[in-house]
Amino acid sequence: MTTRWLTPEEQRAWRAYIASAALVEDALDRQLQQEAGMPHLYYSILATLSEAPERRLRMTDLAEGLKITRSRLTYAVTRLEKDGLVRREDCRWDKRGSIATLTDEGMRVLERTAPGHVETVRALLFDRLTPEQVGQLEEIFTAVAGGFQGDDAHATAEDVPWRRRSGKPCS
Amino acid sequence: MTTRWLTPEEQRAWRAYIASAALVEDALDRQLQQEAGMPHLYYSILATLSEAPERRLRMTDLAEGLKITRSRLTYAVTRLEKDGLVRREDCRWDKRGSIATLTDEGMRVLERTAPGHVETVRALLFDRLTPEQVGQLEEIFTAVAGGFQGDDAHATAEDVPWRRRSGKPCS
DNA sequence: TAGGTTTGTTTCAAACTTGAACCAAGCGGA
DNA sequence: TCCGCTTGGTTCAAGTTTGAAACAAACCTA
Repeated sequence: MTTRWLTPEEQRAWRAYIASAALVEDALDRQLQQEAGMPHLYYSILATLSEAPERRLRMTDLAEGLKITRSRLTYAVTRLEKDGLVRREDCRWDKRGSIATLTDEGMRVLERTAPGHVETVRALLFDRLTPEQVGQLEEIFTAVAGGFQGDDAHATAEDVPWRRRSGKPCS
Repeated sequence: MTTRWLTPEEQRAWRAYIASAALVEDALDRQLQQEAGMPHLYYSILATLSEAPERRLRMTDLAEGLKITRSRLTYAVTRLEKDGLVRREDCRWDKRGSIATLTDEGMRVLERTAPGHVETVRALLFDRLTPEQVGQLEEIFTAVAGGFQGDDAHATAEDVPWRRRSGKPCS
């Protein structure tokens, strides 16, 4: 079957999106590197942990919630652990398991840097959009995220990133 | 001034966006790594060159068009040059300058892999959106990109990535 | 309950990115 | 013309990401 190239409109949308997505991520990385001494992903790890019950999560759940590979997470957590922001504990119910816990220090860093992060997100994105566009943005990317469901049978998107592996308790 | 946290709606939009953006980039990288043996950025370099007059661009123009650092580009072009897809030439008018040119081989790789890339873009994004949403997507990210104008006074987004540095000819 | 498969996590080397430092070559004015 | 400032590019070390092993524990199933 012959290629269905992008229409001019799709072309424009795609280029605007790709360029902006990269710019936003870069800006976020730089801002957080400045204020928190870590890239965006690492901040997200702390943030995700902070919302989890008891501020702890199994590595695999954390990786799935953040949609990153386990090996990437291993590296990141090792660094955060060195910095004292996260602690690794063994899972008592599953001896293979490893649990990442946000330390008090980690919580403090998060609380200290969150306002600046939110400001940046506003400056980069929401301040530039109308309220309708915010709604559209959500719908568009909820639809896009839907395309990845099959990949590894997750819960939808970010709603319950701390969902447990099986029904098994864990800590 | 006290932090303006994200509203629940903004929160949802932000999370859907962040997660999807990462997923899309990853999927793109994987697809292109498979089919073309290079990550998305490297493919974009070839694509940008292919649209430039004479398929050549000064390093800095290329970096600005792609919105990446010069050093990142240097590394990437070095690799692409090793693979024979791009060639470096000296700029005759400005002895500091270096010009990246797409080779015939590079053009062939691009032509061979473009259809698959477009398919992927459709599968990841456009197939999941209504025509109205495509328009909304463009408007949203054109607005977002607008926020970066001051950073280095570019032409808007991707429209003229091959624009010349000064008025000076170059090759 | 032994043996094979799956699951959770880490390890390792190779590739890539970052930011600061560096080196030329242009440029502008005293 | 000489000098200091800017611009175009590369280099280098440190940090990060990738994907393919490697491992170990848990889970079948015959």
